Amino acid sequence: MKFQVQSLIQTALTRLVDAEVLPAAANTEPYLERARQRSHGDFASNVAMVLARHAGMKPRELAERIIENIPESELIERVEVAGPGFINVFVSDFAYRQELREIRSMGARYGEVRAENLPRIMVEFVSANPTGPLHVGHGRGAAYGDALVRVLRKAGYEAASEYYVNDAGRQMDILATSVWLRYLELTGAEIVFPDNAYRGDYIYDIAATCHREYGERFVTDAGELFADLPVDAEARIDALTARARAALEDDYRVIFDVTLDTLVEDIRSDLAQFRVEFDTWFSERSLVESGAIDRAVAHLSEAGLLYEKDGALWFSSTGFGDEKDRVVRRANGQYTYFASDIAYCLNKKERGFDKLIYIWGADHHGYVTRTRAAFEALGNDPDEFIVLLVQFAVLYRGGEKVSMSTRSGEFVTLRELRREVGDDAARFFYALRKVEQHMDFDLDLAKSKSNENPVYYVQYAHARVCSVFRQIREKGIAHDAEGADLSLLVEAREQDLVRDLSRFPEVVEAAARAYEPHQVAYYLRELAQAFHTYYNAHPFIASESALRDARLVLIDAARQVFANGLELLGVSAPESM
RNA sequence: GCGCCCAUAGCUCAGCUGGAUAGAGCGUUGGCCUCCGGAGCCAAAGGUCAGAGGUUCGAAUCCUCUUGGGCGCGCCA
Repeated sequence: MKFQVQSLIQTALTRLVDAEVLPAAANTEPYLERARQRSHGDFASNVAMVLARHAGMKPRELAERIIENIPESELIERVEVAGPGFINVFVSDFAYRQELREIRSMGARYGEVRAENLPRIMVEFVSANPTGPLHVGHGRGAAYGDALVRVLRKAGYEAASEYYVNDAGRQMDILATSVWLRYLELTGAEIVFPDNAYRGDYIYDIAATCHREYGERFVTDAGELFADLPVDAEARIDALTARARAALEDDYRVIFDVTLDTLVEDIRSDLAQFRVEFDTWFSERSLVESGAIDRAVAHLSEAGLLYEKDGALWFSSTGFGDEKDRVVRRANGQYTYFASDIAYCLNKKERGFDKLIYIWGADHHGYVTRTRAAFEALGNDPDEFIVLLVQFAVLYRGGEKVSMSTRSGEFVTLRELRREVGDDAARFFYALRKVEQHMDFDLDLAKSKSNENPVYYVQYAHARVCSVFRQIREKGIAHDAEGADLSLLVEAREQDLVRDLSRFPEVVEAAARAYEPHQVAYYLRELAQAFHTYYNAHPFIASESALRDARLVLIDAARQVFANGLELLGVSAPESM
């Protein structure tokens, strides 16, 4: 509805440009917002105040000229100039009735925004190292990223979701070695398990799987394995992984892959149950093995952006605003993690994505500048490289901060959070905060099945409508939705509800543009309030048949919008609770 | 020391390219079912938008500085 009004005002601007009242530059999409107060109409535009200076006119005067040039439309009741030069638009009842019909006919598709020439977007998120289960911080990134992808798609963007699997590098080697050492313990070997190896229970589980599937195949002489190891802990673990490789030869890859597959599958199923699904799981190892890193480095080299110093290969990122240059290949000949990032970036562009969105934990913010520098150095527009940082979530239970230490025994994993508060509550709570805001996650509140919990407030609204329709069916009451006379919806609370319903496409569009799915959550809460208020004030079933038909169309439209909105957040819309 | 994020009601947070009288939930206080689900509704109280300057018709919003909190500054991943 807003978009239609917007285009009417735009037509007026075009006419004024043609009449040379306004400069050609003024012929843009006018800014239009929902009026905050009813007395200001339905929509308000500040376009006259913005353009007044360019036109050499007073704002109110220009506003009058714009209004004169707005085409006749049955959508508009009247248009007024107000205050310092606002253009206030009063939408006709006809327009609102038409919107209700629109919701009914579009169904699950209502809220979709038709848009053209939008960029293809790659949204990469979570991408946690597959070295263990996801924790609640990853959960926030997952809930946010998934909701963002859903919102972008609803708004007409072609958005792809991807999980970058860090399956190459030192940490994975340490992980595979950790599994092997536990496996050796299972086969009776006496070993000293290093402190800086992975010690989680899941390592035992994977080791047991290896033992079950492969028997004694990976057994080696432990005494030889631990002989003459370096004293330094980091050097020792690296020496162990090197010896594991040497001792196991081709079998090293078998253990490595069993470990990797097990952990990735664990993460995948955890996320899928959380209703977070990815289009693709992209392997870092595939970048290494396909030579993509060499290619990316060659790219930068040809551009003259690499140099050697102290035996290492450096990228001169300072030329792109970074505080210092970064190493891409160490003196020992190995590429850094950053080199993979550069290659990955290049790979995404080669797959045809115009815009790259990265969702990272706030602790990674130091990597933004250098990675954007690489993106730009590869010949791209830095504005197409977007990093959205997710701030930390702090859990509270009983008013006390929950320790996030892995050893404390307090729950830290996403799976535990999901089990404790439920997927719907967890997703809604995550969605209720904009990502750059630090988050206090109140477990007691999320768990409470009471009026304190905003999830139920919205879901309850949906369930209530479903319940009304169940009653209709049970009582055999006839309901003619198609023939309903919607002009009977004259109550103030009915009109408030219709107005809120008609905002849904605008909310989707705004949420997508700002990468802020939390706007959907707040909208749904406001809509639920309008619905509950209406529900309490007027009867549906008990009213006479013509009015009943109209009111049932209204609440059924509300049901549809609740369902569509909750879908965007990955929260279920129950028919009963 | 340098850099990024944040600061709005007692608490947790919204506030839409800067816009008209700054909003909501929880909590507090007082009300509402002979009726469709009380996980509901209505109402009241509650604010120097951290502080100080600046930009302009207009600032919670943009800029500068200060204060306070979170995080980051490896040839780690």
